[in-house]
Amino acid sequence: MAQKVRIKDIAEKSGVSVGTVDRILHNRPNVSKSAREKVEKVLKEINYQPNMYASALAYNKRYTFYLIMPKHESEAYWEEIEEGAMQACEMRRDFNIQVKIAYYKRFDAETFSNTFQEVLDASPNGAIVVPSDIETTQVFTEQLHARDIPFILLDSYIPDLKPLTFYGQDSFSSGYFAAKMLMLLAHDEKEIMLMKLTKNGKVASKQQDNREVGFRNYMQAHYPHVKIVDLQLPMEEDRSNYDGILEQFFAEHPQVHHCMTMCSKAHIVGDFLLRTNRKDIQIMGYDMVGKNEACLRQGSISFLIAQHAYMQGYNCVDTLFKAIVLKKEVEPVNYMPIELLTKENVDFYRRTQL
Amino acid sequence: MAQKVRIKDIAEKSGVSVGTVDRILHNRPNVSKSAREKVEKVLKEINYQPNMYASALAYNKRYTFYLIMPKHESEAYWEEIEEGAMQACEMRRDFNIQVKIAYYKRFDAETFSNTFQEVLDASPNGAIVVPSDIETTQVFTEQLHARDIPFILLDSYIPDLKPLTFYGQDSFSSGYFAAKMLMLLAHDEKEIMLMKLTKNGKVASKQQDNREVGFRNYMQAHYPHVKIVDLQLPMEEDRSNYDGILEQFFAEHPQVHHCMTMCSKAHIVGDFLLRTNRKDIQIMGYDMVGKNEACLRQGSISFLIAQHAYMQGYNCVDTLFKAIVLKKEVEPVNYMPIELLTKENVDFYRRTQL
DNA sequence: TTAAGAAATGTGTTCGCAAACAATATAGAT
DNA sequence: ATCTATATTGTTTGCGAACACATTTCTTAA
Repeated sequence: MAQKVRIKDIAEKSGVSVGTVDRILHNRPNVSKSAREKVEKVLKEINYQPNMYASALAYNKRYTFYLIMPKHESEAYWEEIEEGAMQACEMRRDFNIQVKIAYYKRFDAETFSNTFQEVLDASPNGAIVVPSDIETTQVFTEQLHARDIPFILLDSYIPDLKPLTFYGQDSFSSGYFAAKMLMLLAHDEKEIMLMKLTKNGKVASKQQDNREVGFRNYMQAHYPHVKIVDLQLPMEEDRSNYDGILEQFFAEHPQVHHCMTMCSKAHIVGDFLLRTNRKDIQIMGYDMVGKNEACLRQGSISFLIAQHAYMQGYNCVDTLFKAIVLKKEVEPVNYMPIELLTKENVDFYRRTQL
Repeated sequence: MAQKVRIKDIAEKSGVSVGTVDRILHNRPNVSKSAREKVEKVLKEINYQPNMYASALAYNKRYTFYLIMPKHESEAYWEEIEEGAMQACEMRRDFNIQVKIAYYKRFDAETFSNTFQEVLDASPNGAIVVPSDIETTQVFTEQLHARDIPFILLDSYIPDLKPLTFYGQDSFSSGYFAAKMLMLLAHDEKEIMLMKLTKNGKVASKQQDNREVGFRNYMQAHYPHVKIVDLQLPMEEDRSNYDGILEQFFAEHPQVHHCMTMCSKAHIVGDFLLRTNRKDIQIMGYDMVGKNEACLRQGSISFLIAQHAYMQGYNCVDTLFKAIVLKKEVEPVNYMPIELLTKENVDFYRRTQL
């Protein structure tokens, strides 16, 4: 395609040396008006695109990015993000990219602050932040701004923090979409179950809350007469305990044949149905994690929505790379696709698109 | 992460010169057994990963890939593939990658042969081939094999040709999946319509035939009693003509409320419904092209299946690049995801995943 | 008019790798 | 033992860009 143009070519064409061209390209001082005009004229004619690999080689600089995220409590979502981030790092290895991960304890402002302070002390070239609550997070993102360290928000979007960009799923829309799809299965049912894993009566993430809002929003708008029955499973129980709760629920609600959950644990219900040989219940949930995938293939889960966590991690690192190393413009917001998985298309799901 | 290791480091560690290390790394001749042993010992200890950018810079070689595809008759699918391929080329510009496109006339063995001959004469470094019929195609792919030119099959998979890899959608499975989803909309209907655009009674591609096979397969297995009524629209008619045919069809089949099509022209029906103000018909079709997307958003099309044509084009070029330039192993078959798009999730669809 | 200082411009080295080139060591033939 | 021919090794150059350094040109004041 485009013929290769080097700095040397520009220099020859405009009758100056490569040094001068270099100074102009990088806005360095000590360039005469006449030289600048000559070079800029040539630059306008030809489409110079620097060879970024030669550039990276000559820079010979190391870049360190920090990923600040909750310590995952067996949640596959965070692991996937981590894997994606490390993979992106590996892909850009020859640019001297380094990704370090700094964990904090979920919902614990103190560990968040400590972790973030460590990151600041390391003065990285860029950061990826899974936010804690707004106030706690803002204290630190403002310091990042003060030090001119670009950062990406991951998972939850807080525009006020003025991040370089955001990666994550639109939780509201995904819940809204989920309701639409679930109601295709449950078209004339009068009651559906909404299962959630709770700890002290609260679900594990803001995302899940937002999905529920979207879900209920759709239901209210399109199926206001359908009753949504909540079922709470306490987090960190063992399976036998869940069995009892589920057993009781289905005994008490014989008219419920559909179960929705906003978390990644649909397989708890799926497994229960399989073991108790119930065939008249359909489940929809989130996340293509191993256990859910197995249930989907067996048929004990009908629908899953993929979060593309791996791609989120990958894209965050790659976007930092593009913005900081290649100095390219990036999209200010990046919502991940909301993808429906069923037994029939799950074989073609790809955690990574490349 | 991994500490940077250069050829020079290996040379120093093993007490030989960089020339010798280079010879061993590239399996060049003239290396003594003792030198080989010393270097291989060091290689085993450290994990040497060549800097591919420095390598590409030093190679200073141009690579030309040919994309052999049908001349698109206003089919957005082929345009998307082309755009994706050019984008991949652009992304790898600094590796001196060049992608040229050679068109042939669809279903015309002669233009295929002529085009292919031109490509052979240009002796490219790699090729992407959208196959014509097996026999015609094989004549040429065998010549590619004879000349050690790797090639990728795009769109239809013919394992016998022994391509480097394949990119495309599993048409059967996508039709199968489509049937499942359509029947969620049409759950207790007794009759559905299958619309196809035909030319001399034949549809435009093998893909569409295969989708139909998958579709009918699902219907036979799960809804054997549902009647599938064919409606053929002759290709290259003007809109008013289609209107007449559709008008007549719906008049004659008042009990049909669902329309499936395997081609990318669902919007023909969608627009008709909109103009004639029919609200009791639901349509499902293929391809996220502009007109379909508009209908989807308006609600005149209920479901679309995305083909990810852009990604197919992109991935083909990028895979050739990885295989030929970086000499990496590649997956032998690559099916694209089968993704359901609705009004509720279409905002989050991305033609490109990066 | 000229010297000093600043501004402008040009040159050379470096990054890691590939490959041409130069130099040395070894084997075989006489 | 000597001379090739060949196998083996080491050194140098170039890829394109960045930047330190060297050189030239231009100002300005004495």
